[in-house]
Amino acid sequence: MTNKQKKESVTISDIAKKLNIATSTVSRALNNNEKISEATKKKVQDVALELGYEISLAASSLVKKSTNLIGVIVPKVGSEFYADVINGIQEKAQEKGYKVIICQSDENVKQEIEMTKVLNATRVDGVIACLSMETKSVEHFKAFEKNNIPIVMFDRVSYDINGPKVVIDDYEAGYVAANHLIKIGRENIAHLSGNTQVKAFEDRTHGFKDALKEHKLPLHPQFLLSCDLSEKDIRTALKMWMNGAQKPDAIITSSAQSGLILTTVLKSMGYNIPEDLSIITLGNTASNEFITPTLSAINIPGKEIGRASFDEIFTCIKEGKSSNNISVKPIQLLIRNSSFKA
Amino acid sequence: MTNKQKKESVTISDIAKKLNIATSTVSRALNNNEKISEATKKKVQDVALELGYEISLAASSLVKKSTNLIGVIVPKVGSEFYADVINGIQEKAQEKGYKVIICQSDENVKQEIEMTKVLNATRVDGVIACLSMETKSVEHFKAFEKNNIPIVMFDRVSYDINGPKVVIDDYEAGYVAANHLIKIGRENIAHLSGNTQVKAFEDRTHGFKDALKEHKLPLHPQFLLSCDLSEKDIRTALKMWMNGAQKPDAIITSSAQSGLILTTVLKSMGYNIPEDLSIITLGNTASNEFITPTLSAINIPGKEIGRASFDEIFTCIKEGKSSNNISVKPIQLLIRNSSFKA
DNA sequence: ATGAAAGCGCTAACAC
DNA sequence: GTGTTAGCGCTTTCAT
Repeated sequence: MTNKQKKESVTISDIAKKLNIATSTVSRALNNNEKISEATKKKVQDVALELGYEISLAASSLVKKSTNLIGVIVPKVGSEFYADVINGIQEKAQEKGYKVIICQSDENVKQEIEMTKVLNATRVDGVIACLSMETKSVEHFKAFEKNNIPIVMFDRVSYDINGPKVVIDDYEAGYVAANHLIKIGRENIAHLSGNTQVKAFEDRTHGFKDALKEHKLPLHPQFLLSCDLSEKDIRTALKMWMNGAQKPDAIITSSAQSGLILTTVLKSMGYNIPEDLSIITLGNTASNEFITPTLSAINIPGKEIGRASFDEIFTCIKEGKSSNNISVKPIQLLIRNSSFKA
Repeated sequence: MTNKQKKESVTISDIAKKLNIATSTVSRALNNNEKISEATKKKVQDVALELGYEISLAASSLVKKSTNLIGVIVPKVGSEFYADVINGIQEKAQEKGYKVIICQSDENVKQEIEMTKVLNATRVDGVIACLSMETKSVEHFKAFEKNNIPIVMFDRVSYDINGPKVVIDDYEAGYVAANHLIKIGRENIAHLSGNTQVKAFEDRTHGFKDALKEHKLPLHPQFLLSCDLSEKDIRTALKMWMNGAQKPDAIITSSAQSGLILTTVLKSMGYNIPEDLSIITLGNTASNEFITPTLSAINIPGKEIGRASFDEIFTCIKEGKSSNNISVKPIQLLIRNSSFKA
């Protein structure tokens, strides 16, 4: 193993020496302090530029006890929904002069725990997080509290953690989706749910069940399946359902991504959509419009959730204390070809 | 405006006081230093846990001059390709005990400049970056050099910046795509390119042109279009092409995302693919398989590029100096229905 | 095996 | 308007 080099960075004392002034003057000049003469400011800025000076966040945040950094933990950066959320956060953050650092748990608790450690160690001013599908205990989030780092959770949240939440009405999402399918005449509706230990998925399931109950439709027990929505799980579910005595005539799936796979597999099995089955996805994605048939969806407003999450964390930081606000963002039923009335 | 609170975090001196020992002992115990007795280590670790202690990266990196952080700058986190790259980086980073912080330029130079500042200020141990579509001057990346932060660039790179590069052979990508279309009998091939001030796009265009030349096919000047591949640009291009005297019978587009839009617009204009035109995208995405017709593509191995990029940055960090390695990753022609031989 | 002290780069009183 | 000094939380000689 080779040596870790010491990195010689340019510091304010380099600037100070070159100009033969005090480091505090340099610091003030760089921070545009009003008591520093324009002449000095100019000199300092010029030398800073010349030397390629960049502030050390480590040093300055050590004394200021604030990093102007917001940490974001999402399961997958590549998913359209999380990408939207990130964009919403970044848009607002920029407005307010905050920088955003993004971490990915990859739907993996171990990784999520790592990320909480990094963000803690970095002493970000605030955290915005969405739980991984695997996350059961939320102990690792408690460290933020101890370090007085406020945290807002969105989408897949835990009420065991203090702080604002930004969510949709997941019960409503499940209800509206089921209701729509019932209205177009479907009677044997299956629900491919994410892990129901996650509250969001549990709530959707609830809404789904209640819609059936209200319309006095049967809930075939095997038609309510909690899984991790992987391609493998989807294939297994489909095999079971479509080979059973009672086939579903509609499927609600709890992620946009799974809808695409579902449709592709079903088509390859020889089924026609929406003639044989209707499909609707909880969560929307651009590909829902590209696939044949286009896929109906419940839209979850990612960007808006991102913006709201930043607003919440910003308030916490400014007030120096967490609220327990729960902000519920509106969903939207998007009817496309996969659930057209026959 | 309200007050910025001081955040009282738990420090090693809290632990030291509680145990009535020196902070240096605590530090050693926490770092598992061999000279510390097991008894002391245990005591320290217990109290650390009890108090919810988390190291301050700011403080420790200040003295160690190393953060164990890798900064990544990508244009869009939501794009499948960049998400793959990020996953590749993270996989390797985890292996080696590095943490990754992800920044998004949003294809925007101003934002990109901001990100370089953040990463500089954070004194990450290394940077992995892909230029935004807008980036012309790369002056803002020079600061990394001055701070002795190594940087590897991938995909859209600039050779004005020192350091390793991880790329594909873009010339080949353009060539192979064109060649494939020629082989299936296409003669009026259009190329919707990204901004050709970006070397990758320029190279692809070169490969495209050379393939035509080699087969003595005409290049209609209006069929080579450099734009930012937005939906608006695509519609404009299509309007121009399809209303012209000479219509293209094939289109190569320089991003996966644009292929989906292209296809959708073309279909809505009443054209049949691949009967009227063939399409191939430079870069692949899962949706290329969902859309009808499925879209041929040149696959660019994102995850592999990510892994290689981390390997390169890791070497730089360990050796304490940048190489100028250029690592070229293999591409792959994926023939799907949009370019099937008629 | 542990402690004392210096110092990383910066900011914030407090002087003048 | 600028300098002096202390100190943020940590690691690292150098002692013992």
